[in-house]
Amino acid sequence: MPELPEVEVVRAGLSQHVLGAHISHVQVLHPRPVRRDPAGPQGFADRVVGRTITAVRRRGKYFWIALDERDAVLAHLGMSGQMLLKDADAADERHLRVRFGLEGVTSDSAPTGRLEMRFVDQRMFGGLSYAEDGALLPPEIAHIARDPLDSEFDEDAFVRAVRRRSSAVKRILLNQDVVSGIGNIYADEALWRARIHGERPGDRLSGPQARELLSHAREVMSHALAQGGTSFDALYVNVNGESGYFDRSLHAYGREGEPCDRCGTPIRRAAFMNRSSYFCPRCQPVPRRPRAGR
DNA sequence: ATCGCGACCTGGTTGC
DNA sequence: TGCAACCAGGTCGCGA
Repeated sequence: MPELPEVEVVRAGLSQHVLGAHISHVQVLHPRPVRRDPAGPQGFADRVVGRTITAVRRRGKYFWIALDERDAVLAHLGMSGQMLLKDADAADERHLRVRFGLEGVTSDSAPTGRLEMRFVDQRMFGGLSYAEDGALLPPEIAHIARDPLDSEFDEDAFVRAVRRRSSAVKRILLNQDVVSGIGNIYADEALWRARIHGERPGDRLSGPQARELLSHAREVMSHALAQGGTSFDALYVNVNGESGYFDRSLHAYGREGEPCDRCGTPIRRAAFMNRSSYFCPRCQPVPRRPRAGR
């Protein structure tokens, strides 16, 4: 489940290997990953063929491959997406969805010199689309906030946004318009570290609490980034097909029934937003029911 | 404007 | 053993 650190690993890996590459051919093997592209699979392929990759950039969990420093291929890995660099002779992956033939670059991954960039995605929550004039920032994701690792991230604006909302603080953390890059795993980890229950309304947090929560999110993500992405999920691999390791650093996520690393109380799992939340019932007490009226 | 729910997907696991 | 139900979850569209 790629969140910000994993996506950054992919972005950096691509950036290292494909800058200057000429895209000689594009093959869309399944229509779903290009569903967001109004031009359809053929239209997508036609506009990408013949272009030169000039940069690979990222905002939150989106990244994009700049074409001639003007347009871009916008990408999201969803839950199970991978962007692999492979020798053209390598066997197709079971869930290969889009193939990009690259020329003019060499890599250890392609001893023959015929390199392919492959979008592989089992569950197909991810996708690619052509972003016109999107080289610097695709307009379709201009609404996404910066992430906590971004030097231009506005911390005060984040604190204000949290404290002005009545919805659950975990929901706010997952709202990419407020802060990007945080998914279910890192949200639970940041909340555990900050000793805050995810269902506490944002407007019931103090300024310092909101600020501390943010710094925990930043910490857990930069730790993961340093490790090369979390990915205890075997579906996630970095750009060269290599898995990262980080699972041992998780204190809450996926640890139902195991003792809290701080106090020993069994970690609990609860349904939240149609998914699971993991928390320590002692360190992160459930907020009292918000009273009606008054 | 803001909020919150459900749909979209596949494949591994669980339960009967 | 076989099959159905469930679960993972980021994003978006929609109704409230």
